[in-house]
Amino acid sequence: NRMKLCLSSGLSIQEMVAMSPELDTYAITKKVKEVLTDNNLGQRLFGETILGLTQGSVSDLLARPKPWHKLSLKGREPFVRMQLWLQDPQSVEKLMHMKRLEKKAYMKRRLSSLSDGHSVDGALAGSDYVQGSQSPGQQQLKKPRVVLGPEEKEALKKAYQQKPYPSPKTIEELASQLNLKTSTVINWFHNYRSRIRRELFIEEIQAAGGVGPGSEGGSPSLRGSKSGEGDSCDGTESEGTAETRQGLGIGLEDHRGACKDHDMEAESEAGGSNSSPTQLDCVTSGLSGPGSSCGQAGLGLFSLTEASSSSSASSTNIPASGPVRNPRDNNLRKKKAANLNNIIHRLEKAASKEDPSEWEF
DNA sequence: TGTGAGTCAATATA
DNA sequence: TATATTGACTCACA
Repeated sequence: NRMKLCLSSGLSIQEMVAMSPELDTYAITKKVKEVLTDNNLGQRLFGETILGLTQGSVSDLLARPKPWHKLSLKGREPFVRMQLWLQDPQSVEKLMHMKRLEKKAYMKRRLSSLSDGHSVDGALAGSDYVQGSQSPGQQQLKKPRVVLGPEEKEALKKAYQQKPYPSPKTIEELASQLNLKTSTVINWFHNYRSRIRRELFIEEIQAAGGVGPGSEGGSPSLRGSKSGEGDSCDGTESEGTAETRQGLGIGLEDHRGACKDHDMEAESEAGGSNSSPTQLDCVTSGLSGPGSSCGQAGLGLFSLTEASSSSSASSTNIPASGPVRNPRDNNLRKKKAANLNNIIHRLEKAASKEDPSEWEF
């Protein structure tokens, strides 16, 4: 209702986002998915007309919504738009109308292009020029997309397990050993960290409340989504602080600091970094065949994230070794491991600075 | 300068 | 064909 009020008062979307109460992003995306499927409406159309986003972004957003308190103002915008859309009684009708218009326009183009003698698809696809296939008039080249092979990904993941925040030197080495550009390696680490973090949001929610994406037990509670409150990876507090932490079933101590290295937890579980090979050459050596000690050391996080992403509906994380624990127990272990890794990370950072006054603890 | 957040868009997959 | 994945990019921030 407050949304409707804002809308009728002519506020901009940014102002509405700023004024918006806390929204249940999971409930919103769940409902949006439901409405889209029920009415046979595509993500592309929805994204372009309602959210101003591309299909890929919409897919990502619907599949892996971040909890409200983890979102920046900009990140909250699509959710506010979705909420408004859901509140609009004519929302579906309007989108259906758009769909019909698009179809009409497509048919029109197709008809005219057929009479011209070339296909619509070809005409549409011709807007982008990849190297080697550019149009005569436009010399601007488009870089071909880099597609990393499974071996390269494997090696990068192993490197990540050993060092989620590699030094420039390590990046250089990785790049040369894998025959990749350093920027590709840098990008890969950025993306991987970011995407793992997102998976962890979901895991935490599931561990804390047993609800969330994939669970059919009603809308994920905000308490559940707040479970990651202390997990601000940027080290900043979001608006929900003391009061939003109340009722958390998870200890928040040092959680913020743990963020950076929480992904190494599995490594710790697998026996700690000193007991396993951690050198770069181990990561890339022969792209580490199965059974090598490097492969073993790398199993931890890898299996954790793989498992979590492939079966997000299940809240059970199977540790790299040892018996299956209940999610809560596992969660506690994860957090302890994360704290440990945080300490290791800080020590490593400190070690790289000669002047003790620069050490950050 | 490095990082996280958000997004695009090419490509893979269902 | 629709949706999912993912490398690359921009921007803000410290």
